[in-house]
Amino acid sequence: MSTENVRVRYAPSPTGYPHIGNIRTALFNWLFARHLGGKFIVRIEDTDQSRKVEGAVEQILESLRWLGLDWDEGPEAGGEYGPYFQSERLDLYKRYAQQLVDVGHAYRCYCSAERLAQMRTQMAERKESVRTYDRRCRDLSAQEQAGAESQGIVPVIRFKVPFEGETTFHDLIRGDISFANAELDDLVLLKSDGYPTYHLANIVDDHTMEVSHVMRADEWLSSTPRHVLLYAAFGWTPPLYAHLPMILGPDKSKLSKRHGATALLDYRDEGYLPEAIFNFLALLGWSLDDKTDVIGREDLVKHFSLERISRTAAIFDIKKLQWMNGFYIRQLNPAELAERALPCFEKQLPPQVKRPLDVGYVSQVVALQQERAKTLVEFPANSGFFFVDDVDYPVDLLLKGGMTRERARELLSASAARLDAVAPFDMARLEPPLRSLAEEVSVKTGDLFGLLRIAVTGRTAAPPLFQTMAVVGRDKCLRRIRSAIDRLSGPATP
RNA sequence: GCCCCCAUCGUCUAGCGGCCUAGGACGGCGGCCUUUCAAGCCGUUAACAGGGAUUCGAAUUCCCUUGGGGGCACCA
Repeated sequence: MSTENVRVRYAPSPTGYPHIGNIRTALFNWLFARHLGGKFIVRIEDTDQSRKVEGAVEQILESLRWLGLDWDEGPEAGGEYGPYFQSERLDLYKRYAQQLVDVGHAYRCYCSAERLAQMRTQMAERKESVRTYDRRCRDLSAQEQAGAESQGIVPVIRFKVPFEGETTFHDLIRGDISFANAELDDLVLLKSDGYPTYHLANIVDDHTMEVSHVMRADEWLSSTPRHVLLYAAFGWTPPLYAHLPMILGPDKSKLSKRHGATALLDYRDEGYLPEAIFNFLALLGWSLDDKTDVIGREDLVKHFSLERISRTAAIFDIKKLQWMNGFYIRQLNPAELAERALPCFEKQLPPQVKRPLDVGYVSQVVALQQERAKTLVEFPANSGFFFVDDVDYPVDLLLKGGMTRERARELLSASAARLDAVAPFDMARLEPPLRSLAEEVSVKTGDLFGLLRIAVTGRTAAPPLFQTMAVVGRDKCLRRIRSAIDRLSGPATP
């Protein structure tokens, strides 16, 4: 197959928000298409009316957009092979299902959902090894069919799986895989509501959309023989398969809601950068070599290959993502970073802080917090003191290391006097007078600076003191220092 | 229960018969730097699931066991 004919698809069902695992599948498909210059298609598999979730399609598209996974065909983009919503292709599936009935590869089944459910329960209770549909309707006579129809029973269409033999297919990642046909059941192709099942719709669409490679999660591996059989029944050539290793939660089970934040957009909301997620996800199940862990999208597109996809399921480790996100944050210049963190500031800073925020000021703040943050939301969370008028904190914080209230007051007063004379109020001019003060009154610089840090920021951990004071500004610094002195003069805390 | 897949440090992984006394990264731990917290730098911790077989030689090939995962819907 020539590479320009590579057509791959991401085919999510709108039954919820795409999580990390779904998106990793999309990412690999995208990388594969971009690497080979093929097409990346998005197809919405909305064939389950009962499970569809409002807004899910938009979440799916938004997830792709946020990561920068652009699609050549699909919703919004259109394309020659549309429509790209399966719910708009029902006639096609009906036609093909009927075609299979006509040639004897499929049949109408009148069994009720209740009977089927009961049958399954019984088989499980008896611990039977084969727990598939008993094929009661497989060879119904014309009279029996007519009888069922006259009772108003709406049938489903089932595929006739051979009783014997083996179905073998080649997986690009796992090699040849065989299943005994006897293990398979007569799966439903068309449901009684007229909608196709995944199996039928998937095959019909992949074929009619000329999909060349099916890259999907490992959980589909056991359905693949059914799909291969279906292709054969239609007389079509199946696509090439590549089953991707699953992404598991910390408890090693399939990723789901109960693992906490798994939806991709949750990570956006928690302040992760798309480039960090992109990089991290690409390395979950794929590697370039024995040492590369920071790798950008262009290099990923350049080097991506099926051969280097691992066969082992991967556990999603948030710690490494956090490190990587911090790394990408540190790569940004302050102006870019400020721009990207601005929405977090607008949203999280206390309401009394006047909006809109001054981007230039935010940029200065962000520059001081940059090497301390792992996520964007940490910026506003740790930077409130740069924006509010007054800071609040337990007065005891001013008395660390056995310092007396008297002593603390003296130091603060002396500091205020020195600071008052500093002009302009910048980092270079702030440091010398305070250092000499510490020396003159024989206090360790760490103790003096720590005291001032509490007074000015209300926190024990903050960016370097002089830079912080310079950004906070003379007026606020002095006011806060005087406020600290007042606190120390007040009644002793119980 | 049956079928399929998988199996290297806690985690992500490199390794595709000799380069492996198994490499990198995250995490952890220790140290340096230092006005706090970080960042950075240095060091350290820790793995080939077990057993057979093939071979001069096995993390790498084969078999079995064990373990883990996935599937067994008118859900995808």
